[in-house]
Amino acid sequence: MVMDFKPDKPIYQQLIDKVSSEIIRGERNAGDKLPSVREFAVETGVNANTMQRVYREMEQQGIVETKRGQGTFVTEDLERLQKLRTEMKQLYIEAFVQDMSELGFTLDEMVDGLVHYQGEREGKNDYTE
Amino acid sequence: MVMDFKPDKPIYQQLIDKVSSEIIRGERNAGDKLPSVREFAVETGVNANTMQRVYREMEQQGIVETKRGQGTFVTEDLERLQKLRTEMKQLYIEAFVQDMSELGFTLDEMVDGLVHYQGEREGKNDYTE
DNA sequence: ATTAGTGTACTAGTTAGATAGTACACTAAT
DNA sequence: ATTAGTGTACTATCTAACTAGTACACTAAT
Repeated sequence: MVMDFKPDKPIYQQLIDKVSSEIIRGERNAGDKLPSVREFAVETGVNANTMQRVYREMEQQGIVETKRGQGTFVTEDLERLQKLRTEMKQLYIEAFVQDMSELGFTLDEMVDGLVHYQGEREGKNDYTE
Repeated sequence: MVMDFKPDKPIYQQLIDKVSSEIIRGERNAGDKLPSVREFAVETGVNANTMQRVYREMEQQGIVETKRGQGTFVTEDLERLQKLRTEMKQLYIEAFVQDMSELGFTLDEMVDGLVHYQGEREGKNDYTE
């Protein structure tokens, strides 16, 4: 499972986002052990030092807890994880709204664009008027 | 008007986005002359070489036309500009949907988050149910 | 006690982005 | 003709990101 990284954003940031998303989606639960630095580096196709940085930053953000000699674990602080979910959601929405506003789109147009984009993919369209 | 750049994305890319947005919004029209490389570098607070790269890439994308000794102009190809608008819109929507999906959000939740985000700001809420 | 696996902390090197500076060729204004 | 302004093409340097490699300290398994 070598990851496909976008050129616009630093790799370590993309990995933080990815692991955070997995946690929020429930793919990894509070208290779960994450793959070791070396293991995960091989899996994702990056250097171990890069992965080291990912875990270090995630620990600083309180998303994981690392135990020397044992490994790195998802935090058991459910509140922190809930907050992370909210923060990430807010960031994505903010960025989207800002970018679309910069292009001159109104809220209606954003929602419409969103609905039609997804509508094409799933044939489900609850908001069309 | 020194710009505030985000650390996640290369500066030159952010400038391409910004100028493109201005064109799409009608702040700069087809055929308009853009500020010179040096002038614009000072305005935005970057090095002239960085701005040089911005204009070079925008020319490669057909958004501007540069004339040696004269300056850089917004393309007069209206179709190209329309296409740019669509492309940028699509990119932003795609990125947003992908990110939110990665977090486990459904289309409904995306639209809801969008509506409530903007609703808080403008007291206008056309889609709440 | 030894080995395996873990995080951690380096050193060294490469690459992309960004900057500073310079100079040339072209166009327009004086 | 000269000057000013323009894009263009460099050289040199620095920084952040990323890689490769190494070794230490800790924990767990044998």
